[in-house]
Amino acid sequence: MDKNYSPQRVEEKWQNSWLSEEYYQVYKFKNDGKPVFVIDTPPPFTSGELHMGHAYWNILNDVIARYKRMCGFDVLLPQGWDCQGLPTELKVQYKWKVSREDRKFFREKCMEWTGSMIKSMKHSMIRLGYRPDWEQFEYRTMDKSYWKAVQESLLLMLEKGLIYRKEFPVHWCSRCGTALAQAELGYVQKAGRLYYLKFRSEEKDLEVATTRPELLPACVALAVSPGDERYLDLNGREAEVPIFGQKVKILSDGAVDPNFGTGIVMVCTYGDEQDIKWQQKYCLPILKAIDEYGKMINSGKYNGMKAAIARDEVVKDLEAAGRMAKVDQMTHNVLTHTERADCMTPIEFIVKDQWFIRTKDYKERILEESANMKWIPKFMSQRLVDWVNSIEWDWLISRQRVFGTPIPFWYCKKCNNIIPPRREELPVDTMINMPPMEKCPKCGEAELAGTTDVCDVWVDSSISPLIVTGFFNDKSRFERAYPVDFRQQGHDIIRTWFYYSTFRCLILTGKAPFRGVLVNGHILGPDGSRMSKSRGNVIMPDQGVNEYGADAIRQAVMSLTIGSDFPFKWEPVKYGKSFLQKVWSSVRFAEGFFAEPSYVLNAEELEEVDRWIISRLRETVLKTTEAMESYQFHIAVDLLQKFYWHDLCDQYVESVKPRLYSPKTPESQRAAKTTLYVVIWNFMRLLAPFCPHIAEEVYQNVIKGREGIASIHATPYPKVGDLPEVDGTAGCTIVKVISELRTKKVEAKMALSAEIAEASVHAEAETIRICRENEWIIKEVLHIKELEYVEGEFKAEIKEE
RNA sequence: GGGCCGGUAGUCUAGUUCGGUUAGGAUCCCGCCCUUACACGGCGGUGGUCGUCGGUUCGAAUCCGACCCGGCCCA
Repeated sequence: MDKNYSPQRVEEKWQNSWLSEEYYQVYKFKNDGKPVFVIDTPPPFTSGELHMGHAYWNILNDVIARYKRMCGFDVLLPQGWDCQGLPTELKVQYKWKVSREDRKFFREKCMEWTGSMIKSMKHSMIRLGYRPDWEQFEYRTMDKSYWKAVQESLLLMLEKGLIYRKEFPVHWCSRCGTALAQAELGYVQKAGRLYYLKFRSEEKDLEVATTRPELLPACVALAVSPGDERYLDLNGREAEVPIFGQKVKILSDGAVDPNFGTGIVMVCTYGDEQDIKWQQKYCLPILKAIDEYGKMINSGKYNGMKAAIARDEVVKDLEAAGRMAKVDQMTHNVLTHTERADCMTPIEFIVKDQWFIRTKDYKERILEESANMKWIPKFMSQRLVDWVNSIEWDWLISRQRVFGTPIPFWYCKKCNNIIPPRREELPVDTMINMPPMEKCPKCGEAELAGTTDVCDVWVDSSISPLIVTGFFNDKSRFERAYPVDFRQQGHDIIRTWFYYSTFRCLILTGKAPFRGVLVNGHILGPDGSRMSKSRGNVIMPDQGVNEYGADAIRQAVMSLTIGSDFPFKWEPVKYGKSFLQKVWSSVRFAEGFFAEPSYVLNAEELEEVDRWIISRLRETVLKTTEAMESYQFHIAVDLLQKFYWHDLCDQYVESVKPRLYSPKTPESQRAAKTTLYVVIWNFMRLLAPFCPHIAEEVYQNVIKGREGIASIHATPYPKVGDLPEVDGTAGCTIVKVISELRTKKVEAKMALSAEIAEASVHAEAETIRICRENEWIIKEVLHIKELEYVEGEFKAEIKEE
């Protein structure tokens, strides 16, 4: 064995082996009747770069899967790829200069791009020691087989009456040219202006504050708060819109904030979500002022201008007409395309034909199911409750893009009836394939149309629990694997991935998809803020793997509390590396004494310090198992590091060296060797889920010849019942005395190998009795010639030669 | 504005469920020691008003209340 542990040399070797046919048996989901353990893990978006956040949950899943396999479970650890999305389209469009017009070619280029992104991310995952069942359960949402499953799921939902098509104001990104889901939006604080406009009502001016005067042509009403004493007489009257001249009603509605602006708000179709509610509530007319390119329409001379330019023009004209009372500077929150894209374009509301899934009716049911799941940590469930309670619209699933799963329905232009494809023809693209009939079965007209719309990406990824358990193609697996044991994911996608998965799988199977949910926090940049390229605080796991090894990073991220965000620091990784070196050196030392074909503990033969370390091992097995079972990995890591470094290396190994180098009896030496072997063998198995590489290397070099099993990852997790129940109290006393004497020796600036002529131990009678019985080992370890005892308060003293 | 989480040495963190030794550990820094596994090591040391204020109690990092600061999500 080399003196220094080299992760570079060791880790890659075992990663390659684990991918080989021989070792695959360890990682293969066998469906052979053993208890099943299934993890539904996020299919990451195929950006091409594996960042520290990915690394974190890769490691988390891998640790859990390795642990559960050792506990005898038939583990199903899948890994998918969420391929289809706006970011890829934009990359292909701008970087490769490919036009969206030729949809077939464009899709092919997107697939090509995505393929290379997956390759690089997969490589980085493997370098972390992550070992899912790639062979059977690697899935890509862009594959035809996945399309088929998604379309089949939509077919089933249509049959249940949950899919409808309707004209609706949708959140629209004019830059990306597509409708967006609520989950893709965020509020961005921006500096802006608040304009006070003068409306005219019965010979009087009414001042109305708005941030968007360009929406005046779409103004359909004014509204005041019912309790606002300034405007009690306004309710029901009419007002004239400045410049544009249309007459609008004045409403009284509780949703108006009397303290904002002048307390009079203008209602436009549509400026914000409140406008949509008012339009529906008061049956107001719909005037469209902005088109899907973000340009003005139906607005006279302003037609064709971008909204922001039209705003300036309208403001000028209002001023010229004397209809502008004043302008205030303000900061406001602008609804913006923030998620899953760097777009950051303010969204508009555009009325379009869209496809929807009815979700609003299932709010209660989802909350009930969520309450039955085991949430780790528990408090995270509140985020789902808050989100579900705040849902106001059904799920808008259509996207006006190219790289996505096609919406698999035709519709009748005449009566809007939806026409599904035949199931055996899936997957379909309704722009290419013909509908299964020529005439609408409802109205008899022959005007059937397909759609270029594709599905929102969450339509794809929300069926991952069904894909991995075989709902669409393997009933026997589905019976045994569904619902999955737990869903592992980040807290940011509770409102999307978790919510949509629970809803869809519940509807499709009648049963919620998860028994439990494990929600991990975010790895932040070292400065404590979210990692982002623009901040320059991004840390890639590859850097650390090269310098410290995957096992070091694994220890570092597994010592975090599940659910909390954590600023990434290199210090814990460095500590992890030191620990690996410590493990390596100690095994190198111990291995020199292992010559027997097998080692079996004989409790009768053990000496006091042997009993002590065995009892500490028992305690460590017990507590580590408890921590693993409750997903308190940071506690398990801490227990293992402290036990091995401080109890085994600092105390036990130091106190048995004389018995190994120059034993008084062969039995004493044999007991020390056997104890050392048993502790290392058990410890390596406890460590294996966290540090699979070094555990495998040690196992293969030192242990496999005696235990026979092909890989440490196929060995059973240690059980406290396999270790003799021993009393370690006397050994503990001896260790304490040795430690105290060693400290005194170091304080006296003596080399540890130096001879001590005289030393004394002051202690109570029982301690002295134990020391007398074990005097040989104490003297040998510290090179003491004469040892005296004094009854009294515990302390140690030494005299130099 | 609402919800959730957090605030313990320069930095990070355990302990808070269920109040009770001198608040445990890591890292940084300093000192001594190359000892036949490891200097990526060993031994020791400096460093804390446990966010603030108040309350309950014989006793509070821990329980209660108010507030301050930071983060995330939502409005």
